[in-house]
Amino acid sequence: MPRIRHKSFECNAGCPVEGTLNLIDGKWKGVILYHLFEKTLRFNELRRRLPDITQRMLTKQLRELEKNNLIIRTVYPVIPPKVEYSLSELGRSLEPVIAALKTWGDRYLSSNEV
Amino acid sequence: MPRIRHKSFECNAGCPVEGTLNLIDGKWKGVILYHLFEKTLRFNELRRRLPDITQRMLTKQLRELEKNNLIIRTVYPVIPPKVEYSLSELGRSLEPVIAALKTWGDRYLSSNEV
DNA sequence: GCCTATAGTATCTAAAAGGATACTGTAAAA
DNA sequence: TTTTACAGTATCCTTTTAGATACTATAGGC
Repeated sequence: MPRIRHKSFECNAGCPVEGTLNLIDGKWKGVILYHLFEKTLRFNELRRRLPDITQRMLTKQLRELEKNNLIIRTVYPVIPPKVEYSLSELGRSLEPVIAALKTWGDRYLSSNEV
Repeated sequence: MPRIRHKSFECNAGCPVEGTLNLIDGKWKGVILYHLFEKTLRFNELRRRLPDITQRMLTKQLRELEKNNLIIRTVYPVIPPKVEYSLSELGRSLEPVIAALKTWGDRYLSSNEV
């Protein structure tokens, strides 16, 4: 979504919900985080785990996650290039949130309900 | 986001996360749910609680939530019209998820972190 | 007879998000 | 010498999402 952007999040009721959603929404961010919770991964390792994402989108989503301080990008100055993506402390703090989303999804999405 | 749409959600790792996000993402859905958790509300009551939403967007978001069985729309055949929106059982089951999002947002979004 | 409240539609436009495709540079392996 | 792996960019295009604005129907109150 074109999201609500605030300089600070002193906003109306329900807004921290939106704020958090803004960070993890993005077609691939949830899955990317999901894989990074398991372990640090290189760019192409992520690509192989997400066969349908384009390089452009993977880069975009990673850059956004990085800008929001959820992940850390580490560049090794070697050739061929080596770039590792890992979770930051802040990113790791999202684990219970992602877990809550996953639990709910596992429980309710597979059935006829939605 | 233009979301992943599946007939059934038998999909890859991390996908229930996306699936759940698909339901509550939408610029206003989080806030709408937030208010409906408190009590059943009429269309214009919601409008007054969300002064910045347009009528069109409120209708759209409510219709999507209804289609996903998260809320129930009750029309009273009176004039002027009276339409009430309330949470379904499924919608209410989202409460811990929304709470997790809110808790995280309250804790981390206000600071400099993001 | 006009105004108000309610719960919407209908149209049009702008912005954001996502996707397809082609291209880059370097070193080591074949 | 050509090919391969890596980690990206650059362009262009389509789809989705959101917003602005104007319009609708009806009963009751004034």
